Amino acid sequence: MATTIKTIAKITGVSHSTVSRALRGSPLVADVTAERIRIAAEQLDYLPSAAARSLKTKRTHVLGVILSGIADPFFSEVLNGIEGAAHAAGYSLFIGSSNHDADKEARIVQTMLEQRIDGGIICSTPVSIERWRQFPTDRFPIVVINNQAADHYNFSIYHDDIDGSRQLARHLIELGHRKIAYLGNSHSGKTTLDRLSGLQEEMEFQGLSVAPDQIHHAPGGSLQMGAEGMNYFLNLPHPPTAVMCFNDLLAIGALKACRQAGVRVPDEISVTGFDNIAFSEFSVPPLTTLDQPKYEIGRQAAQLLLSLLSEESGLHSHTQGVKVLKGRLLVRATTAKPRKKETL
Amino acid sequence: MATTIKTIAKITGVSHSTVSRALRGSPLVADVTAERIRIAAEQLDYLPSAAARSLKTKRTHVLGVILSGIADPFFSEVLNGIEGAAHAAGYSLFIGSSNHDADKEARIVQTMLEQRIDGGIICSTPVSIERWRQFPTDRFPIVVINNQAADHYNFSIYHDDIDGSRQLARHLIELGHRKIAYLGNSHSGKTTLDRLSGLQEEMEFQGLSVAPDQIHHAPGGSLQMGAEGMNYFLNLPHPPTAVMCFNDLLAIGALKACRQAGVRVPDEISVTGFDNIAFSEFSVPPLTTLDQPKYEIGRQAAQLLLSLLSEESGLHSHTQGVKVLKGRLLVRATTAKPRKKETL
DNA sequence: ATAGTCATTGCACACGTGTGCAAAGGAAAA
DNA sequence: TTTTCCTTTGCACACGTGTGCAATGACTAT
Repeated sequence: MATTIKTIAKITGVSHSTVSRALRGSPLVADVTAERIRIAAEQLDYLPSAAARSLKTKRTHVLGVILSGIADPFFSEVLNGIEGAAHAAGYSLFIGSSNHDADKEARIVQTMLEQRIDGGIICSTPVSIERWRQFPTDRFPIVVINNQAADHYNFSIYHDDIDGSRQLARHLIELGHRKIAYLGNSHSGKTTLDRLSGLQEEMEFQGLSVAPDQIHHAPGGSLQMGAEGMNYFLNLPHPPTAVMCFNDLLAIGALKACRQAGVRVPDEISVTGFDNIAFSEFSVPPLTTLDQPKYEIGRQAAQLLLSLLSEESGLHSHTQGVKVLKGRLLVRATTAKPRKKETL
Repeated sequence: MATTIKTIAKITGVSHSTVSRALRGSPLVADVTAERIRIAAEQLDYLPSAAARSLKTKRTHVLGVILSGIADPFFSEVLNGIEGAAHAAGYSLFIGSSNHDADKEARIVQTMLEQRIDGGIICSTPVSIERWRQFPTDRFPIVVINNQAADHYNFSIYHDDIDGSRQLARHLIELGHRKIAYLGNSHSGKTTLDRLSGLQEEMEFQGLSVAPDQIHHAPGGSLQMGAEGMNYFLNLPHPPTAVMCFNDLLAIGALKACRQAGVRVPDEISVTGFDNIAFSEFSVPPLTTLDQPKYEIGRQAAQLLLSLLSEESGLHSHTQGVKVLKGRLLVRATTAKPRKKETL
């Protein structure tokens, strides 16, 4: 049995109320008494019970984070950003990986609500707002990173995927590419569509277009999927001269497929990624990609949530609801001018 | 304010005790009453308060997991294994990344103890047993994965690193290598020493040895460190013909350093990794490594902990304390016979 | 009809912490 | 000396859930 304030009370010869106040730093306790209590607490290795405290204060100082999984380095970086901001403010994280499984997601949300988390961050996974119905959303702040659900959430952090995708497309077009394909990830709702839109917008802006057979959606965003997806393009009667991939993992997988097929990158085909994960600098050739401010995205999401929490118990100085961050093009070595005969 | 059992009690016209019993499935409630209560609970979106429940039952159904970070895919796989087993048994995880920071680690442990986690898993990071002194260890089960601390913990899951390392060394020796170097990770206490020992044991077993200047410890286990570490070996007056790396990340980083230095792998130098992370199949060339049963390690650690928990509140059928798992050699394309002139 | 058995329910307390309120005591002011 | 004020402390209740025990009522056995 752990030591409680009652134990300390008995030993120091005061009431448990006084102990509680002393340890919380209340001014309603004589200095000498407080010091005596603190010493006793230290000596007894006292640690307050979070359960009892939150039961009384209605605050758990825990934030829930839902994401599809941590296998993708992109998410672990975002998570780092969230963790950094939360930790600095004295909050802990309760993390749930849904793995694209609706049942599991439901259980995660339920557990989080039972734990009475102070707020939630939904990271790039489509969680229906209906799941949170147990608690009125205005009393239970939720911040969404790259909202994938159809529902509208009041507070969110977006990465400007359309802009990022246009930067990549512009780079390819400037190199002389005219036949640019897109390898998407069907597991990722809105994000993959935005990135496709960015390509299409930039193409149309330059008077070009993306042929329907140059769009392929892989059933996931992993290395393996990237290899398989690239093979689809390579086997086309008229393969593209460049392939824009949904993310770096797909792109690195695609590079392997090219190598196995004997297609040289970037001489015969250009490939781009998205995210700029640590590995992309170490691929062969090093990957041209869009550097997303991953840590910053996570950090800002957490800070937005934290400011909502401090508002909640005070003035309602309406916080900015939606924040959009932009990434920047990072040209490495998987993009080059298309071979002459392929140039339109 | 969320609905509580008292709300339900008022509405259904019974006492809160009856509601509590009905929802917990106690046989002490008439079927009709129980059904009526269940319906009301459903309708009111009732979710029990984990804080109140655990305050009374002394069980939180939460397991703490401490690891150095989730950036390394090895850990995210182990974490998956832990999560799988815990989730199946109705337990949630409270995850803390220490990032090799002692202060942060202290805060993590403190928070976990305040949360009154039912048990803990320490994953490949040196956490002193002293940190848990607040609770007698026999009442507070802890399982350690690849113990890095000097302290002895009663329950642990080990990967047989010495065996794995010997497998890799044997493979290289059989190929004809005599001058094999080791690139370690000084942030990882016991593990890196074990892997070095494995190499040394196998070398001595074959009547060979590892020269002191052929041992280098990188200050971390990242891609970047791998590249820097490999440069050390390449700049040696007499470079090794093969380098065994602490893990796959270092190895992949090393591959890049070789490429930049114009040293061909595996023709001029062989490189091996450790772990078999997803990326290692996609490196250039694909990495020869030791396939560690990552998911299984995590799963078994969680199961060991869970069995300790069920013991705790019942019979003491002493559970097996230490479990050792072995990995298997995975030969890909970064290892080959040394060049003739280099052969001793 | 009476006693005994059993199913069902409510009362009351406990878990560990926080806090409004009153009480006690001492010091300062009148 | 009496009054007032302030400091310090304890009492008692609350948070939401679980459970031992007693009370109630119905049914069965004698």
